[in-house]
Amino acid sequence: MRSTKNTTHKKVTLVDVAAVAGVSAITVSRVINQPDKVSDLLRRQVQAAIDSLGYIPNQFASSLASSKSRVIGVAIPSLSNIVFNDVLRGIYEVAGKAGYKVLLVDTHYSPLEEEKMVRTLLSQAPEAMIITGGDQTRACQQLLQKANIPIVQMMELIDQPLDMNVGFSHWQAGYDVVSKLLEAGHTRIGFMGARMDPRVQQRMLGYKAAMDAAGIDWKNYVVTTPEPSSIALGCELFRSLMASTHGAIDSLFCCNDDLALGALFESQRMNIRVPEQLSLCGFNDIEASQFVNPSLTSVHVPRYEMGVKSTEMVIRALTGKPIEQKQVDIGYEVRLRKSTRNAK
Amino acid sequence: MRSTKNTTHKKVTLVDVAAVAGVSAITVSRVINQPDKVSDLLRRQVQAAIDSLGYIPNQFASSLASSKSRVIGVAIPSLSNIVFNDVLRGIYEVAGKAGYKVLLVDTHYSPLEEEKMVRTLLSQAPEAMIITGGDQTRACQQLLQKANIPIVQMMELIDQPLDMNVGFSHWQAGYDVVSKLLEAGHTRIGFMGARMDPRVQQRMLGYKAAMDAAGIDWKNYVVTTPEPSSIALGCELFRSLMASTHGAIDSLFCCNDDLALGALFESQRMNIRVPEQLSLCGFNDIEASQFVNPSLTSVHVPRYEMGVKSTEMVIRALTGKPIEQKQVDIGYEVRLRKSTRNAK
DNA sequence: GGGCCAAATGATAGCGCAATCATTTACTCT
DNA sequence: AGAGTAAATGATTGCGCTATCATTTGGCCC
Repeated sequence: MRSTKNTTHKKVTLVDVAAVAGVSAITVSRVINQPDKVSDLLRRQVQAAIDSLGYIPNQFASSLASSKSRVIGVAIPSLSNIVFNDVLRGIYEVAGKAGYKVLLVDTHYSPLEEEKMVRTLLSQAPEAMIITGGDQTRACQQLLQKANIPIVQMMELIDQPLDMNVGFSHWQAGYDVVSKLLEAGHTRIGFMGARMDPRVQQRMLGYKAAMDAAGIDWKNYVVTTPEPSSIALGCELFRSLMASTHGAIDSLFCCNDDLALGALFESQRMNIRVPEQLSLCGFNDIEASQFVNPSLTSVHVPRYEMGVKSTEMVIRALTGKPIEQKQVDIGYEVRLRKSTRNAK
Repeated sequence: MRSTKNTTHKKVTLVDVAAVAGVSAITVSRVINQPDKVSDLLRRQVQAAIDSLGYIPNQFASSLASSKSRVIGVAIPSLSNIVFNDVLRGIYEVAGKAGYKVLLVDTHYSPLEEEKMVRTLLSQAPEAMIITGGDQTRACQQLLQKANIPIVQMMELIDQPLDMNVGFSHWQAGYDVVSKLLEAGHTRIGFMGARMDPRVQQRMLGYKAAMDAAGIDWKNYVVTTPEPSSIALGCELFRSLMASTHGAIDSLFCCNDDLALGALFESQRMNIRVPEQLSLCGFNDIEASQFVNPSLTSVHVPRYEMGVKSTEMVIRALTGKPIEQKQVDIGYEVRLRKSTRNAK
């Protein structure tokens, strides 16, 4: 009804284009992949043929012949966790500009699922991989090593990276938060954790280490759950923590901002004043945190930059450019806001 | 250092596996793709060879030979907008279970970029496509039609869908919100819009239609910007709206919850009481909305379900199952909360 | 003007797999 | 027991492209 020619539903191939343009197939291939190797005249001629036929190259044939997939495989533990939005934005941004496609999988925070997903990814022959954290199964790590491609493990600092590593120390961040609270005169510092993935564990270990260093017994101040984090869960956990501690805590460190916001909103309902009666600190510094009342103290993490850096590193590796350092500490920053007071 | 055999970095192919297993290549292929067509004995034998060699099939060769990519192309306008998290979760969930990979692109709310991205996607020979909305360029629509694969346009109801369509009427939702506010006795109803993508436009048109129907002049009550939405922007827009209207509005409909939360937080800072002095309504019903104080009236949208339904539909089409209806209205629900009062 | 080099273009082969059809084997039924 | 059938396995071929090498063309120099 619309286009005049090839309403026949046969796929248009390189050869068809070549025939129309009156050149050989390889010349068409060059027009697409290395345009400057073809004379202006032919290039225009071929381009016209491509346009008129609506030719779209078959990437499978191309990849099979060249063993270049132009794909970067990315594995993240959760699509719902907003934290990964920014990371992904950075990854897509850099990858797109450099002409790479991104194949994304969600591992649901499960190393076993991750292994399965990595298999899937590898069968797409990605030229590089960006994965989250360091808790892959042994088999998964072997698969990755054997793939012999640039790999970045991101989000946290790993002891023995498979290849490259971009992140920051969640342990240190947890330790720092507690140190600030201690400095501000708090002693009965609570901890709320959900999901308890390796990074949350590290934050908690940092909390515990700082408490231990200050000689404070944290045993009754900690509440955790393997459930996925949410504001609703923050409300719940806050209630149960207040019940179990009989309101004895003077401050609370939440493993992320969702929980902290939940705690904040619930404290308002419970008529517990923040920060007068309770200092509150989150983690990740999502946008809402600086706008709620009182604004929420949180640990700011350069997530977008982490995505950008990770992708830049694999692309540098792919293009043979030198990598300054295989492990990059992207840092973080504790942002003190109105939800924490100085208790001294 | 690790694995014993094939430390040589040659790729392991079907033929290698076949040789080790003592069968023909095609049998190995069958073990992978149609296991029940192979006897138990051989299947185990071949599986052992696969495992010992760490064989991973080359999807390019497979796709080229079978012209099946097992890929679903997905185009969304933004990776940062949380709204798409839930949609994507639904898509990945269903696609993954059915053995499809998802190739995701971000069109940055630009039809031109979308066209470019669709070209990229199509060169991956996706078996189906899920795209956002109906404002593709003419060229893009032609490309899609020519691809001759199942397509779902999601997020909104389209007049002339390219193929299938899953969404709801943003116009009607905007109209409904305003109707509820009118019913509650409000008359000076403001509107705040950001980004102004087609769906936001529809919500605004719904707002205007309802105002017109009530005989209320909305000209001075509307503030919009093409900037991307955020809580911070909500604060800003709210300030400028209050300045330009001299606080004359008695209620405010925001095109999404980010803006509404910004307005809410800013109103607290400006000592404007919500809902006593101003009723507030958002859109999308993100998690924070039901937990802020006062809780935020919003339009709840089944985003996850939209992703699920869209993916189910393309998969049904791919597997030749009947499609009940090509256009599915997934609905929405105005959830009245404490940020809106009854003013009668 | 012959020889030489670089740029432009082409011919051929093969990437790794699955579709197709052919062959073998095992088993049932009369 | 022989014919017939289904299940299991194999040989061949080609998917559409690019790597590789070969060939042609057009200058440029001495």
